[in-house]
Amino acid sequence: MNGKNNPEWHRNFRQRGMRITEPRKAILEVLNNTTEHLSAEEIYMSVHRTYPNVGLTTVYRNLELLEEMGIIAKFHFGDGRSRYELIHSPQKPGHHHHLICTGCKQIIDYDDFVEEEIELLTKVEQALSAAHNFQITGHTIQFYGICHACRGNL
Amino acid sequence: MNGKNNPEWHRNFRQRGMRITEPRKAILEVLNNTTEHLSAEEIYMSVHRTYPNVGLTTVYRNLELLEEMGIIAKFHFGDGRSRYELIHSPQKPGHHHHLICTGCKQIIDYDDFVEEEIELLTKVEQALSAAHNFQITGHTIQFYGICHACRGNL
DNA sequence: TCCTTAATGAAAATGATTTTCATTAACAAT
DNA sequence: ATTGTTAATGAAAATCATTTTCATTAAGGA
Ligand SMILES: [Mn+2]
Ligand SMILES: [Mn+2]
Ligand SMILES: [Zn+2]
Ligand SMILES: [Zn+2]
Repeated sequence: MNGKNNPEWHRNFRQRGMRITEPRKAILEVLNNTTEHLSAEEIYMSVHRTYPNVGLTTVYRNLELLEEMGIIAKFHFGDGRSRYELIHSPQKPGHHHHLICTGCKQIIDYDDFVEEEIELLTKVEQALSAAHNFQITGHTIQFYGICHACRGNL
Repeated sequence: MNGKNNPEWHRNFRQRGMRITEPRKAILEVLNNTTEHLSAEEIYMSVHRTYPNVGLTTVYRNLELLEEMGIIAKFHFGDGRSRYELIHSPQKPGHHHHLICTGCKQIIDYDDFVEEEIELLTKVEQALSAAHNFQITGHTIQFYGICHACRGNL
């Protein structure tokens, strides 16, 4: 729960001429303390408990900003809303990918084989950069399937 | 341009008790003749030229259906609308992945290293299935970056 | 040709995200 | 500590993709 006072964020913010506000600290705090992949509205509701006067609009605005700054990642898991995750968080494995249950929509972080995946990705990235004259900045890997519980309910 | 009369689709449709209609043939025809990843509205506009009385709602409904049938794939590339692609098309490489320019939003199909990617994915899928008791049915791999043209405009 | 009902199209509804605009508050300068 | 500048905010309205509703049409088996 020291997330909101992380000096690196402060530095990052101030460098850009951005101010450190209550809503911003609150949003980072929420993301810092969850293992989930929250939507804007979920983050809003969570922030709202402690700061009832923070608006949903502000949450959206700051999520966009934090993504641009490379502090959070935005995902589309196919349920029609964007979901966000702190890139460096005590609650998460390091670099990981996602397993999505198309039944119950749960999202599982995994890092099995991530080293090997990264190794191949690095190779592919180099090849693609050369072949398509394209500078790669990131990737998304997601597996879709049915979790154990959902398989039971068929 | 024989897409719309593909006997396999016909069989597929009839098996499900589904009727073969003009809008359906038109949508498949459009997807069969493009190398792009069209949105529902883009497909609608294209269909509209030949069949001005086909509505956008019908396009949405049939895209959903075709996806369930495994005939087309639906993607989220981050521009706020879903995009669709025929899974087997004369206009496309076989199994491929995507390279997305965050500048101009263009999408490049690639199949360099796809065999190796698939090989690793298969391995990862098996491990994940076992470790998380999860039955994997599909995956998404996307690379994000900046294309040559967009790099020039910085 | 007739009948059943799957499929359609127009319009309205929904739901996530963005825009507008008047007000507030962060923080650098005093 | 006080003040001034302007980045940031919140409420409400607007936007935009997608879905729902419902009356009408037409595929295709009988
Ligand atoms: Mn995650
Ligand atoms: Mn493609
Ligand atoms: Zn599940
Ligand atoms: Zn580009």
